[in-house]
Amino acid sequence: MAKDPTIARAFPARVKLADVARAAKVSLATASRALNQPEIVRDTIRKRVEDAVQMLGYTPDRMARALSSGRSHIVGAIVPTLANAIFADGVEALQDGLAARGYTLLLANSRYDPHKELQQIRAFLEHGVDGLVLVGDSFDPRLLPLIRQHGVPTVTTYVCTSKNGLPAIGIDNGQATHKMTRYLLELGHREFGIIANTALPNDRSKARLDGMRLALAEAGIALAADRVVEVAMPSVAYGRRALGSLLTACSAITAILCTNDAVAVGALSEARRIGRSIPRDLSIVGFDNIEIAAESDPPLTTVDVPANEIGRLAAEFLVHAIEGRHIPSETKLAASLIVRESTGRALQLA
Amino acid sequence: MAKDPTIARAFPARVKLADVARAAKVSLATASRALNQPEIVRDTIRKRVEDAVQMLGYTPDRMARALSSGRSHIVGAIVPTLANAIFADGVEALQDGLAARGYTLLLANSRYDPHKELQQIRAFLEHGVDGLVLVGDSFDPRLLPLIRQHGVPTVTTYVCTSKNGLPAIGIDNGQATHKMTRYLLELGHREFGIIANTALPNDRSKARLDGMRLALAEAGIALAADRVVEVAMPSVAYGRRALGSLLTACSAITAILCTNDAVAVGALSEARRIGRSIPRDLSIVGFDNIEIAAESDPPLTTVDVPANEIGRLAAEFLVHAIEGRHIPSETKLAASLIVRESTGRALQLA
DNA sequence: CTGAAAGCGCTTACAG
DNA sequence: CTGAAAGCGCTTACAG
Repeated sequence: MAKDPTIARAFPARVKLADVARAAKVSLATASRALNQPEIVRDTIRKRVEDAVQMLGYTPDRMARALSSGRSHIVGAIVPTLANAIFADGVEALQDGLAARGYTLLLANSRYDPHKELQQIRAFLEHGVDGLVLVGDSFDPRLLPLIRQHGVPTVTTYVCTSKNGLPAIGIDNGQATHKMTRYLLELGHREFGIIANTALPNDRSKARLDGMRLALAEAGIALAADRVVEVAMPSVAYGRRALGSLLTACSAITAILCTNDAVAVGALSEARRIGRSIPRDLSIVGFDNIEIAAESDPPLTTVDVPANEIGRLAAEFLVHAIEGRHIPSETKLAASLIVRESTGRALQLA
Repeated sequence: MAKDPTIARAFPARVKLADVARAAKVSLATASRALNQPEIVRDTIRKRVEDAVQMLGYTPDRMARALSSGRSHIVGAIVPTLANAIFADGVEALQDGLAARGYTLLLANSRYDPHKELQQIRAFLEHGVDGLVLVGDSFDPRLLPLIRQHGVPTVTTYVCTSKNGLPAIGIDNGQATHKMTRYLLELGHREFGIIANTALPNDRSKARLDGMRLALAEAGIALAADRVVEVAMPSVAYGRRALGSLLTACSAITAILCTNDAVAVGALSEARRIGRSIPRDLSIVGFDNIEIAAESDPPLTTVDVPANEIGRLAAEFLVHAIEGRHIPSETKLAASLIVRESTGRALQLA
């Protein structure tokens, strides 16, 4: 009964390439070629196939195509979290770039957990991704061997060099904070505090912290341990709390360096709450230049991370790599200092 | 020469289930069952297969599995944009929930373009997704027939009812703004302005706008056309600009209702710039309760959208639907009024 | 330029 | 509980 062809089925059998071939009166092989390499098929025949596709509403089964061709046209990306706008923006640009080139994006977030990252990469590989986009340059030790074993083209992002040999597209985090720190030194600051989200594995933040330390060391400033507060997540709440302990530890601090904007905005808000005037009593800087940075009170001095450009280039380069083209191994984008109103000259001890 | 087995190959042939079967001295069928339905395989044999898997480092080819089983274990989601934290958070929770259940996420953003959305859904369907997550309830007219034709379980989010018959998981947008508007009416406001990001197709914002209008109408307040500014994107910049035109059109306005937080924060910032004291001269409210809302100056009164919960439930329900279980057709989550300091009693004309 | 056939790596009735 | 075989929907040498 269920086989009675006069009864409409809930899910009509999906039309397949064989149906198209039959309707166009060509072989399966020719139908396939007409779709994938139209230039090698005679015009009249190609037309017939195209008409049949149209008429039957054929949509190719990419899993089958992938299985036989070895190309899935899927790219996998894994970011620490989408809650950080810097990654959300990058992913958005990445997806746009991939879609424009006929690729679809498999996305996962690791929540800064290398093991979770590894698991997700495994899943991606099982799904036969053609390429992979990572963030940063520190991974579970099993990650890179796994990727190499599968021979999947991979790029990493938000850093501009990779000790792991992956093509990198991003900024020089250490150099950027070095520049930022020098800027504060030039404003006369000598008493620094740092809020760094380095409690969780995060090589970008570590590099930023190193850049700050280097600039201070060059200026002859040694940083006591209690001047650096490590927080786990780049959240406003953590920044707020960190400012408290920093000022408790050392009330002489006149400048607070943060490894990202969310934390800096939290610090700003807490400083205001306890009656510190910014930038008169205290200068605070962030990193990332996410939208919130321009809207805080006062607007935050920070470093711009070109997330859209990173995502855009990651898509472009990765697809090139998949197609066997050569791509640059280190792509360093500008990370400009954005001076707003959260920084000023150091309060002079009269 | 290239075939000389003593020469290490760049990409050793991937180990397949047949290799595992051979190593475990069982048939391909048994190896498959030992992995997928371990309970129906004798213990000793299952152990042998597991050992072989371990030894050879076998990872299943999910594309092949999908092709023969009809199950890809991939879910596709499409959101308007990740630049809006409300969607970034929802996607993050969705991905976590899917990963916990063995599913991988295919993600795309539509940038509020129904045609782009349709294209992406087509791509997802070609990739053989097992399920689909949408946002809202207004689509390209070809979208739903396409999904039905493929018989793919689908849920929609950020709304709690769907005229299209899709199971919906979200909030009642109109009811929430109705409540918010009533709150402002109770504070004595009679002169309203609205900034609505309804210039692009966005049924959530339209419902929010409708809720505001309804509450005002019930209070006997008719809204002149120039009291409503439509903006295209939920961005701070648009909000800033909109406030200007609103106050130019009608300087008597004492309360500004916005359909989202980013726009409200922009309005707040512009109001401050032109010297309006908030909430003394002007009350401003947003919608979404994203992180930025708590950090603006003053902190924004808004409506909380439980994005994490939406994403979490979408994952749970969609997987249930894929597994053939029944799921609720309307899941309405609470959208609480969050009263902060951007709202106060209406300025009395003495 | 076109077609017949093998094969991609699995799963799953069908027998036993 | 296990195995031999067909089949999922394509692509791609191999012949012609």
